[in-house]
Amino acid sequence: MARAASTKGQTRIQKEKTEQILNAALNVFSTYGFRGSTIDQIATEAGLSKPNILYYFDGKDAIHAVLLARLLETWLEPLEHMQDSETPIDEICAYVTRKLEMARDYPRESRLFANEILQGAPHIIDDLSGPLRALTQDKADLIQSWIASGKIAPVDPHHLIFSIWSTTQHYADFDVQVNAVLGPQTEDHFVKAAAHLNTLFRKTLEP
Amino acid sequence: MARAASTKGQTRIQKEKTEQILNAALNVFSTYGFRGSTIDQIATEAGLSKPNILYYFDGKDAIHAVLLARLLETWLEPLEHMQDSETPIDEICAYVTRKLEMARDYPRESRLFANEILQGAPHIIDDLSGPLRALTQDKADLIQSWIASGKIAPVDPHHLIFSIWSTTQHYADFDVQVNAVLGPQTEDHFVKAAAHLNTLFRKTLEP
DNA sequence: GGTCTTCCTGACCAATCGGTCAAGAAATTT
DNA sequence: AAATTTCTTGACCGATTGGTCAGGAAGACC
Repeated sequence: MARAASTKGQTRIQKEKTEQILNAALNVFSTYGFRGSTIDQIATEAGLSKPNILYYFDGKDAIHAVLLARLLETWLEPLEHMQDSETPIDEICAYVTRKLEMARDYPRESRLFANEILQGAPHIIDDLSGPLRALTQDKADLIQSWIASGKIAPVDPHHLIFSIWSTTQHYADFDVQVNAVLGPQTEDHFVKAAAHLNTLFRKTLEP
Repeated sequence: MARAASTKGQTRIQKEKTEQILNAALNVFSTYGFRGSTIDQIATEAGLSKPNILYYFDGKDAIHAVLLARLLETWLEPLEHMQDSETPIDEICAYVTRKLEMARDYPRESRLFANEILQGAPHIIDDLSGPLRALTQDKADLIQSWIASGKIAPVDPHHLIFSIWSTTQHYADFDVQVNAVLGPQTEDHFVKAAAHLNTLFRKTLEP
């Protein structure tokens, strides 16, 4: 640990500065990836000096680790939330909508995750093979049970989940491309995206 | 230009070494992004000395620029290939299949592109707003005409294209996650993915 | 107001970064 | 085989990297 935060009690300044640094680091890491980011960049972005950053965190890796830990915590939550229902199509579409909202409201987190995966997920490979895999298998079983009872059309559950992840996160990760292709209109394309994805998965899942 | 390749004629060694360097650079850039990659890494990967790399290329940027130029050249081709047809659903599904094959056969190129976009597309933003946007608009119009004639179900053409891009490239860009979630089975998941995406888009497009 | 802890920074360090250059090694041409 | 061009590299350069440290500034507590 850094000199600060060695004890459990956090001072007012510690809480403030820590969040300030994490917020700046999220901006930098999500844009340039881990190796492409520098402590100086984070310091400038946070409006602090470099030694001050290192007063609150043990190093570049430590900051990155905290961000990834926070990310994983909130990232799995929407999928965990998907449960058995009498109207499974609505349940799945609700998950799609939720995922799209997260792409809209937390694009930096989405890009941080994308960067990590692109680079081979060196820091979170265990979380992927462990908790994420288990959770995904669990929900795939749930989807399979819906198929077995004829409530939704037969689909490969895992690949269905991949499709949901990719189509929704696309609007965060490839935001620049989306804007370039759709033009510099002020109109919020997330509205159209929501409608599109809703019909996409609804038609796919209708028995 | 670097000292070599100043004239148009390329010697045998120039051709060989240039390809050797570009291949190594593609490995490195596609994994770590532009800023996260170093010339030393590329040199080691290529089995050459750093000064030798700089004998053939003007610098890190020059290598990256060549890779991006090559990428864009081949990247738009499948979409350009989509044309009017009596069976538009087959036409679109053929495009999906083609795109998925590219994700399978050229994952490094896909990741190079993803990295560039994630970082804000600083080097290719003009290509996105120009050629890519024009081409996408053109194909969106084509899809719209299929809708107008009742050959396919009504969908937002642009967002349909986004869905095709994201679902297919997902298997290259998020390869690590896909493998972690599906488990270390040797089985080729691209086969199942192809079948899944085929039904996904076919059911979506059926009038 | 004094004491003690927390907070902050200028100066510094070794390692690495992108890139240069002179000079030798290897290929090619004559 | 000699001359000429092409190729290769060790040594080096200034800038930037992640990180340290001593000591001063600012809060917090009495």
